[in-house]
Amino acid sequence: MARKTGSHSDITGPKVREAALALFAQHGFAAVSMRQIAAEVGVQAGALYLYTKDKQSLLYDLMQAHMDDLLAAWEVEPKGDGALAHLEAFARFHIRFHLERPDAVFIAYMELRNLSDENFAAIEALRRRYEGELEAILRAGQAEGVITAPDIRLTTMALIAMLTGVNTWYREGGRLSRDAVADIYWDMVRGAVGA
Amino acid sequence: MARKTGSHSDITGPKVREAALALFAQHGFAAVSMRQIAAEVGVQAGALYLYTKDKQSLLYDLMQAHMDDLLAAWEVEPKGDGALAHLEAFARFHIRFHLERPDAVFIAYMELRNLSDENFAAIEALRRRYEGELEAILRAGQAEGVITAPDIRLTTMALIAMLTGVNTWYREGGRLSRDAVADIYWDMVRGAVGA
DNA sequence: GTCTATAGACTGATAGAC
DNA sequence: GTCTATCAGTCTATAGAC
Repeated sequence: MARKTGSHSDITGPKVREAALALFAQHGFAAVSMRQIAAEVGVQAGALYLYTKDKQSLLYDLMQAHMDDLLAAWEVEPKGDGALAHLEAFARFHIRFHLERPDAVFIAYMELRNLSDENFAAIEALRRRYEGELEAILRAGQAEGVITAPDIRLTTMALIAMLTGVNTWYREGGRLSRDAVADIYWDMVRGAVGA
Repeated sequence: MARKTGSHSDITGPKVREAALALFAQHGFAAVSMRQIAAEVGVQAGALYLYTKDKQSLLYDLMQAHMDDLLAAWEVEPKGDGALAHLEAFARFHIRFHLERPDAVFIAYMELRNLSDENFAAIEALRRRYEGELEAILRAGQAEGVITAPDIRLTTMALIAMLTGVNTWYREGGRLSRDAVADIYWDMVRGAVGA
């Protein structure tokens, strides 16, 4: 398993994605140059093309990895029994997961228009699958009679917007802990669906 | 009041802002060139600088005009009697106002990071003033005992995120009218604050 | 008020040396 | 695997003609 001197592919690859994530989140995809990313990693611009086909693919890979993480994490999240427990699990999971990776979340929401058409469609499909998870919970809750919602699809979108909104104002070390925030948001979610 | 041939300052100025608004919303501030804006208006790139100091000011002017419109429109909005009527008026106003100008809303949320520090501070101050309007309503509602909210500031942010979220999915001519959407969202707002 | 022309700098991506 | 050098194109903003 000896490795050539100067061979850092297993280190540089992740570093490229990390640097791109941070820079895209801060300045926006279009405003960041490949040279900036390279400088952050500590290589020359040309070297980046060993790790990504082009700038567009770099963005797409970041967004896809984020959505995959999200779906995989929700899949293994403990959900409790009954639709109401499911809903609570979803609300707390969503806030926790999103607060843990603000840069990726920011990019996933803000840079959709910088994706090529086919890349956009792929990310959009993953997003819909995630929304579908909440939608299914709400439908189950309605079937069980534990929630009231005149339009499930609309309630789905409203709740996700509300929960994701935490990322726009929450600051680490602020007035409230993540758990305290989640408690209050869960109360609001419950109220919004008449539970 | 005779006007020189070729003098279109009163027409071209607004057209520049309209074109910039549409293009920034579609492609993002950093991805749009002054040449693109000029082409949309029907002039050469150099002529744009008769109407804006630079690209940054163009963005700032659009965002400031949007926030000024928002605050002015809310100021003259009929609000009814009591905190609960106020809250309903705010929810319906917010949805209606934001759905009427999706491009400006999109830019006001997505392009904050492309503002210079002082321009950012100015826009942020206007945004806080708008948030303060809802916050005051919620505090009044709590004082009247008609709503329940463990943390007013947090409820403010949650409700604004939820209401603004309509813009991300609403499509003209879709399944629901604006009024029907507003009805359902008002129900959710009321539930979220325990009214 | 708008044009053309241009400055000076930056862009994404590639080729070839090591 | 990374570097240097470079291509061909883009960018914002300005100067000066009309």
